[in-house]
Amino acid sequence: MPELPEVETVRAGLEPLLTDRDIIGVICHRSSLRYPLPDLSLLQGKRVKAVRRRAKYLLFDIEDANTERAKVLVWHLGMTGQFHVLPEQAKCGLHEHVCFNLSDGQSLRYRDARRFGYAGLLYADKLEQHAWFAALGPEPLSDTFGVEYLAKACAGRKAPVKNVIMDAGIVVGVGNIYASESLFRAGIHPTRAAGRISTERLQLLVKVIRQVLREAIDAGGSTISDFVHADGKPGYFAHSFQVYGRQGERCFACDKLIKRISQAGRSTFYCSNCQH
DNA sequence: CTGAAGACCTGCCTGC
DNA sequence: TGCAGGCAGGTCTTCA
Repeated sequence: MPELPEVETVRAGLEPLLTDRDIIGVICHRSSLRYPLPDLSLLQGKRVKAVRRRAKYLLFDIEDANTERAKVLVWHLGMTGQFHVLPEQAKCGLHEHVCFNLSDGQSLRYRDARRFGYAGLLYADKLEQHAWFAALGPEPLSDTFGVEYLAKACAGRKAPVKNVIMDAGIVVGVGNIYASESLFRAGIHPTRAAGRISTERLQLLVKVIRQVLREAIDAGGSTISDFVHADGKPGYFAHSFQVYGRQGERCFACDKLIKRISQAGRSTFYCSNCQH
């Protein structure tokens, strides 16, 4: 389901519903998703202090009055993970794996049909050293992600530029949809070797990646099949796709047909006339 | 080292 | 109608 804009949208939706709420009960319907789940019963009686995001990970800051070492509940939505906030009485839905009952009578439910999602309960002061975070590249919307950085990361690399911008070790949050969309806007062919792109064009690529992600966040994410917000409302960025999912349709810019290829096992969409 | 491919899992759509 | 096959927003592991 989620790339960076979708996770950010989920975070923004959950923040007002969870901040300063106490978790009074945890019901776990299975012991593992992609990986074994941590002992979530440890969260009973604890308070959520903030809902943050790093890359595509949701971070729930947990306050523990009994110890000085704060913990963070880290949650990755995988492909189909969703969080919903419902009245506590609402019955358990299909593929609903975990339920957190809150002090205000609401409950936070995690649903995930494919179970590619995963979670961990980590010490806040050890977060950055954890394997999930240690090798992550910069946030695309931060100042660290600039043309100087990207040019260095791309130098000498023969891998297709699409694979490189999707590599979380280089820059986080650019998934399959926004990779195609960004390369279209930048006029760069997705199979072009990353190391063979001029600095001027990389400058444009940085600009459009930030632009595309920002616009998608402002639109509340993209809705494809099953992405919904905490309140069940859809995102609207899918209406703005220029190439993603449009193979065989006409390019809005030049009227040629949009193509689809497979790169690293993922579909890529592009216009062979507009992108070089 | 790099890059490609397979693995994880279920659901949905297409075409025969 | 039924069923096989392909495909899906992510990331980790394995292999060349």
